[in-house]
Amino acid sequence: MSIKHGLLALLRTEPKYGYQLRGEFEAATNSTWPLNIGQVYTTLTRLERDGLVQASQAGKDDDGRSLYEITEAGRTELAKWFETPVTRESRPRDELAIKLALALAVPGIDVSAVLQRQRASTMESMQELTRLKRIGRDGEISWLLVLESMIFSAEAEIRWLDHCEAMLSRHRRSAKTSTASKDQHQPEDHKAGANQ
Amino acid sequence: MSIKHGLLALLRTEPKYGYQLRGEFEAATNSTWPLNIGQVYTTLTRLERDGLVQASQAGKDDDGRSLYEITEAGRTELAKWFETPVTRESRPRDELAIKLALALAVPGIDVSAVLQRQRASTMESMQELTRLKRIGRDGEISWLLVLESMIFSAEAEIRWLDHCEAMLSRHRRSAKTSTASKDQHQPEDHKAGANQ
DNA sequence: CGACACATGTAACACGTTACATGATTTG
DNA sequence: CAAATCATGTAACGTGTTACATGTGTCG
Repeated sequence: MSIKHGLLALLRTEPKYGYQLRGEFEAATNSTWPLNIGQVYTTLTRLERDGLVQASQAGKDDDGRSLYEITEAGRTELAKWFETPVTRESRPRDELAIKLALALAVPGIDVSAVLQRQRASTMESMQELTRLKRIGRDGEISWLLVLESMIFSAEAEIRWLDHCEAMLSRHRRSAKTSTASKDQHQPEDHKAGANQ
Repeated sequence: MSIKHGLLALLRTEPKYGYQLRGEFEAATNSTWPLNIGQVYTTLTRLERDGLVQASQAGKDDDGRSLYEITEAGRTELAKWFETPVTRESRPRDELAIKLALALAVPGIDVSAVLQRQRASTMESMQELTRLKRIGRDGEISWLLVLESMIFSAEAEIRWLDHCEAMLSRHRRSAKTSTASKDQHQPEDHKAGANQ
């Protein structure tokens, strides 16, 4: 629902047209999540269907571009969006957490390898993000905050992955004492420590 | 794509039936993202359509329950899932980041109020999560790791929100010098002069 | 018996996403 | 002129999600 409300927010002050909306959305979010132009129009159509926007009563642009404007219902919906916090429940499933949980839950998966590949990938992202921050021109403040949101989240992910690795080692050690090579083939391929 | 691959992972060892899959999925992820039973069947149907699972050749359960088994193509797909890290690009849009970015980008939004409501909400989540961890019975390790994933991420979110609040204060102070009391509607925003 | 959990589905819809069609305008 | 960009759409598909239909078995 991010696109839907994002477009509503951009229409808050004045009627705008498709390409303009995409441009301002990408400017605000630092092009972090590129917005396909086709999607702008499909979303606008659906917003119109739901009575949240309408074709501007002023008609078209001076250059013939189709303007959309927010309706009263749209303003209400937008206000509700800004008033309502984003909760854990309203978030999509965390694919990484699910992947790790299932890697642990079903037997025969090399969890350590999954962890290490993920860690390497996330570290790479982190370096790219900090590089972007370093060379960051100032100006738009939202620019920086979106970037830092990703940095904070990547940092947390690294910490969590390390934590998982530690837990896994402990878990394996304790399992080794109670289950002396019982059943199932646990690929005992533990190689922690060396990274970068 | 989490459900799709999650079910494939659960089918890795042996054929299973619908309710069993939901049960094991929720057991692994600590019921953090409840899985509607209807969704299990729609997902299974689509997985079958794509040739990743098939009705078990052993037929039905002793109790007449329909068993699904993973195919070779399914195993390949599953292996690819575990081998491929979750990247920033493969993640859904972060609704909170977008909300904040747009609250900053469009004029006339009370960003501080948004930040404070979000912070209160996230803190509440954090307390609930730590409470759950405190009373946590041990046993399943995936149980704990999913929970901690959310804790790490909530911590990062709090830190980011505080960071935003600080940035916002600085930003407002510097803006106050360049802009005399003038707000509400205005079409012009791209002020190049106001440094950072 | 009635309520409830188990068990398997189907239909319908919302949203995200991409591919494609169609023009106008600009620019090398 | 050709290519690229701007601009507006439509069609189609994939996934997530819920509501509903249907039947079996169990338990108070």
